[in-house]
Amino acid sequence: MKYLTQQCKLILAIIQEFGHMTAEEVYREAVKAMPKIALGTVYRNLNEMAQDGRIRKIRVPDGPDRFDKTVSPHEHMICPKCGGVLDLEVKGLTECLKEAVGSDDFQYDLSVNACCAKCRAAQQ
Amino acid sequence: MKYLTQQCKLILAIIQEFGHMTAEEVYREAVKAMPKIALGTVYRNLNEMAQDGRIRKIRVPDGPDRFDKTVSPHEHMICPKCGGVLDLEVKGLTECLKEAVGSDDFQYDLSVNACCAKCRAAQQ
DNA sequence: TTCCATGCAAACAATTTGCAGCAGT
DNA sequence: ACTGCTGCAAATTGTTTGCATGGAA
Repeated sequence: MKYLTQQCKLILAIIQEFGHMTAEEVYREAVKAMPKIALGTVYRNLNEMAQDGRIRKIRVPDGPDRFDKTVSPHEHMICPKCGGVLDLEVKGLTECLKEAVGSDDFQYDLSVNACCAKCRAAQQ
Repeated sequence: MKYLTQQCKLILAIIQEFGHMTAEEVYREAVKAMPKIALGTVYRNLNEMAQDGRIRKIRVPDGPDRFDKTVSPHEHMICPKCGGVLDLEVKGLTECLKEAVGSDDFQYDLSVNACCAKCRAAQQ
């Protein structure tokens, strides 16, 4: 990504505004401001940005990948009932990982499958 | 899965022998012993088994899902250079997660992206 | 004998890619 | 002007599914 295009700016702005979006969702939002934008462009930009560390790519079990504005290491909780994605803070995780990997040079992706508070309440 | 079929037994045996296999890899191995087995059957069985907790499904960034014989909670390290998947033990992780989620009822999937020892050595 | 699981092929979803033309520097 | 990025559509990849039939209990 050498040039800062309109599409690039738009996509980044959308990710900043909302969070944990799929490429499809970003695309649907982007079309509102730029009707001729292509889904392929959205994918290309999202992947490029994820590579550059400007955003984060999260894999969700049994669903499309999502993209997150928060770059700093943090975790995600995925609710199997409603499919929602929530941020989660796991204290002491980085230290545990450093010890296990034996190096500081790593990235990680942690997703926890658990019912969110809303669904847990609804279940009763 | 009510019936214990030949295909089911074969697939389970393959997962036990090798580890961290993609559905495609399991299929290629299965065909050797059972030439008429279908890829769809492999997928159906793997997913069924993962659901039942007999094996584990692991999501790998930018690659097909893999299936693992080890059911007990453990983590994976994925080497960005060679694409290899290694088991990893992260001490104290479960405790950290229990605290963060606020419940004992959860599953999780942690994958760490870091160069494996082999690739780290080769890089020098 | 009763269903479930299989094989097969077609459908599907998510994502990537080739290429001609447009846009950013 | 140069070159990279876009839009478009077609291609790929990974996975699921409908249906007739063979196999397990």
